[in-house]
Amino acid sequence: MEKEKKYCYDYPRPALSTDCVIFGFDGLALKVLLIQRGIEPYKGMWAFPGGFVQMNESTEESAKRELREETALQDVFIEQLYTFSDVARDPRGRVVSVAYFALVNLKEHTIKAGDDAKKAEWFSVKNIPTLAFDHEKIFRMAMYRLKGKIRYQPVGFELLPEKFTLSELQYLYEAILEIKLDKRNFRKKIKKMDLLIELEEKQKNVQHKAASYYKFDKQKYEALTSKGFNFEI
Amino acid sequence: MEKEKKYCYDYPRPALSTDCVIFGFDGLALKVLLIQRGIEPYKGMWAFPGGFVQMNESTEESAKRELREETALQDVFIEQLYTFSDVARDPRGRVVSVAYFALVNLKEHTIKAGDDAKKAEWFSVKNIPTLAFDHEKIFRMAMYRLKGKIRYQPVGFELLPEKFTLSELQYLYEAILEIKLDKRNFRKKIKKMDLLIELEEKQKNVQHKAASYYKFDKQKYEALTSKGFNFEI
DNA sequence: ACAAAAGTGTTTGGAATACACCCATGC
DNA sequence: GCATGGGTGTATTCCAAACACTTTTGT
Repeated sequence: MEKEKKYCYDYPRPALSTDCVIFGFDGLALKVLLIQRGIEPYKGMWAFPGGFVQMNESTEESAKRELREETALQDVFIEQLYTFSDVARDPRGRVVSVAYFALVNLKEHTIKAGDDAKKAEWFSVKNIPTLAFDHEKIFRMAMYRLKGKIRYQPVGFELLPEKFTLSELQYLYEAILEIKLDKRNFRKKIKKMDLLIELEEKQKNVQHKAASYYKFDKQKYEALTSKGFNFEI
Repeated sequence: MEKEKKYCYDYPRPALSTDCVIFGFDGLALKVLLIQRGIEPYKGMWAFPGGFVQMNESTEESAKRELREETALQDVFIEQLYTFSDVARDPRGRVVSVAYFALVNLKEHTIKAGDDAKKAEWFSVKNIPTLAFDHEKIFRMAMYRLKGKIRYQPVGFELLPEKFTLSELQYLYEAILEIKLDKRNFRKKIKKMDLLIELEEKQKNVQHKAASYYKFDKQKYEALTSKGFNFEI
């Protein structure tokens, strides 16, 4: 027997969902979190975590809820990416999706165990499987945005652990921008930003000269965030 | 008797609308098009043109439809701005709005005559009335985006007539960026972009040395648009 | 001693900025 | 002839890019 449809309107309405491109960095590669779909359509294929927007939450709250459900992380960087609304983007019917992208620190936190039906996995951005719906388009746009963003806003820190070496920071930039950077020039520019604090602590048990750890000056960062930045890599 | 509500769903859905921030330039001031609301809520107040998204159109098509209905312009620059989804942004109920911004050439085209109920008017961005809904927020974001955009993409041409003088172009940049620019440096940079074609024609009946008209090299522009730019004012 | 990454300066070219005067035109 | 905006060049400063060797550490 068919379930009763209880929510009725004078005019038809598209369904509204959010999808979340969650970027993480493990020290070597830039990754995104994908969910394997357990049901049709696109059963078995990978997609970004997402879901329908509830009536008592904004789309940003909806995206944060998805993020929490998939990663158990809170207080992460999240930003609206784009709204995808092609009439035929979802075979189930008209679904408009507001995509967000998030930056999380992959080393210090771990994702929730994949619950029964759906499997979650981090994929290197260099090696993404075929994605469900129009998620390839979402992915391309997210990569493009992240590349643009990191050039003039120090969002890299959102992806790194509390303390990190300058080389780790450089690897991150190289992974995002997909280019090789010059070590000396990179350090010069990072130092000029004046957002790093050098720690006493150094690497241990490494087979080479131990690198200093740095942390990131949250105070200065937040002072800048409110105004808008002006720095470039 | 209450009208029958014909469109029913298993779960509640927000209504989905688009709003369009239409920028124009009249040679002196940067303007936006506002509509005076004829009905409650916010009756009599000004707001950006907008409306509900239909089931057979994307949000971009919806925004273009609004634009056509208000300005009778086609083929104008339009870009998605942001999706506004605060739960309480519309007193009538849950309405999520995808905002777009458009750049039109105000001198060569005129807006449609205001039909019966609603009055449309261009307002200088320096002198905007109190706006309905959360449209002040939309406006601030649109201004911010336009300022950022014009620094590295030559979108200024979208706002100018076919032929224009270099001073007109400079006034436009100054109106958008809300700063004064140095004439010689501005011209140097514009020339370096190599997107302008100097015309034979000069100004007439001006009480000073006649300025050359320029037009804008659409071919080169489109070649660049496909790749992404790299120029700054 | 050697392998492996850390750390460090200088030079060069190009772009951004600051700045002032003569020119053509209409009245 | 004068008021008005059009049009032009140079000097300086700053930033970006290119580039190679010494240091420290563990094995």
